[in-house]
Amino acid sequence: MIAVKVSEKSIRRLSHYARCLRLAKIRGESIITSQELATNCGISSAAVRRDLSIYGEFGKQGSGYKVDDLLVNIENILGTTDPPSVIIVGAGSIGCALMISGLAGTAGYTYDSIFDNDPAKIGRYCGEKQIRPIDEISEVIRDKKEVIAVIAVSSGSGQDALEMLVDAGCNAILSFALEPLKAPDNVEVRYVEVSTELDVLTHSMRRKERVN
Amino acid sequence: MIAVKVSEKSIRRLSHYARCLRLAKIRGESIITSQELATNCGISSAAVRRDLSIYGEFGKQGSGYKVDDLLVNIENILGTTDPPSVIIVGAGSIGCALMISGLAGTAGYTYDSIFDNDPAKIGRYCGEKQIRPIDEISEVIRDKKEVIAVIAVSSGSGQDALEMLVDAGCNAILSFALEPLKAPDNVEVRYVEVSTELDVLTHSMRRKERVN
DNA sequence: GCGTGTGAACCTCTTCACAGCG
DNA sequence: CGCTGTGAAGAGGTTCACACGC
Repeated sequence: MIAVKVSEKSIRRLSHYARCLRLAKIRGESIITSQELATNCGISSAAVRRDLSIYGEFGKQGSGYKVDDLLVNIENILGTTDPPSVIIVGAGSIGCALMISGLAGTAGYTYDSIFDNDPAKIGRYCGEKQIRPIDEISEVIRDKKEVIAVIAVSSGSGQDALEMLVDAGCNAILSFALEPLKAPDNVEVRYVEVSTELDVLTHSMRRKERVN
Repeated sequence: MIAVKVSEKSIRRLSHYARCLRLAKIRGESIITSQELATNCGISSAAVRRDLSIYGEFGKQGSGYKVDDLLVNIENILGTTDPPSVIIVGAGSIGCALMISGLAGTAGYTYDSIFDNDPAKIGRYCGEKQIRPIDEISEVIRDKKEVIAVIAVSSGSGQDALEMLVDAGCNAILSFALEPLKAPDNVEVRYVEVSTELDVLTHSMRRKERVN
């Protein structure tokens, strides 16, 4: 596999293609065209072909792409063939909800464990997992060598959680915290920003009114 | 206010600036520079000035931007001066968690109500709100004229939920569902895609390994 | 004939660097 | 003098349209 530098937008789309392919597989389809993938993902077929051709020639002219093969190739590119463990930091409502709802339909991620610093919560169950004390994070991260951490702590504690994770060796974080977090360059932090999504929706809603 | 066509990325950043400004206001700061906003949001100061200059000349050369004024202006642009009501469809773990955790620190959004189609759940409390039967959605949407709906239903029911919302007149939707949804052109649908975020994180994590 | 892979044109967003104003 | 606002240059991503292979 040749390392190719590539935009995040393209990676996001690969993730979407993978999702479509899993669904196509379930439906029993063995061949899929760029047009079908495009319609399912809400983009143009040229964009799909461009994305895929960056990494290789996966398709067959005149027919399309083999569903199974393309999925394997994309998972290989994403590195999700054997997905890393995911841990949750913060057993509040959001953290527990994530744990309970699980990650079915994804590349095969599973929530490995959930942590909190509130002694009253330790040992209680979220779904099938017991909430663990936060000081056990570092040994968990050392055991699995690669871990993605989801930060779902209450407002204001996000930075503390991040620093604890980074110290323990974690370098991939998905934060539900409202505040922007500071992290070293070698640590990738992504955000789920419900309030920004609401702002974007409000903006487009209000803009439409003005136009009409 | 002149209507300006503008990219979604710029709107997202305006949302971030608004968040920084609210924090600056709480800290009691009255003036802020593009550089400070930039550092807080992890981008360049030129980008901040560019974003803001699209809509007007909000700053003072030599000093910076008045925190209060800039916040008012940005909220005016976003349309969040009086934010629309937000409703939640689906009182599963995610829906309830959102309702319970609320929207503090945002432009002032509040979750107005939560709906489910499971008779066993109707009337039970999520935080301070009772879960309402799904057929009451249309009257709620008619009462408030503008509503953003958050779809947090179980896998496979997302499209049904969307259609019900669209029929009731809702045109702004934030979906936590895994599957991509089809909607009419005049309806804006956005997604919270935890599984795609995990894929992006996995990709960058695995890529780093290869480089080292 | 059909659908992929891709050069080339196009378009959009970002960065640079500096004039101009307080 | 400091910081904004912005023309101009640059970088990056998308779309077009068609040659090529099945």
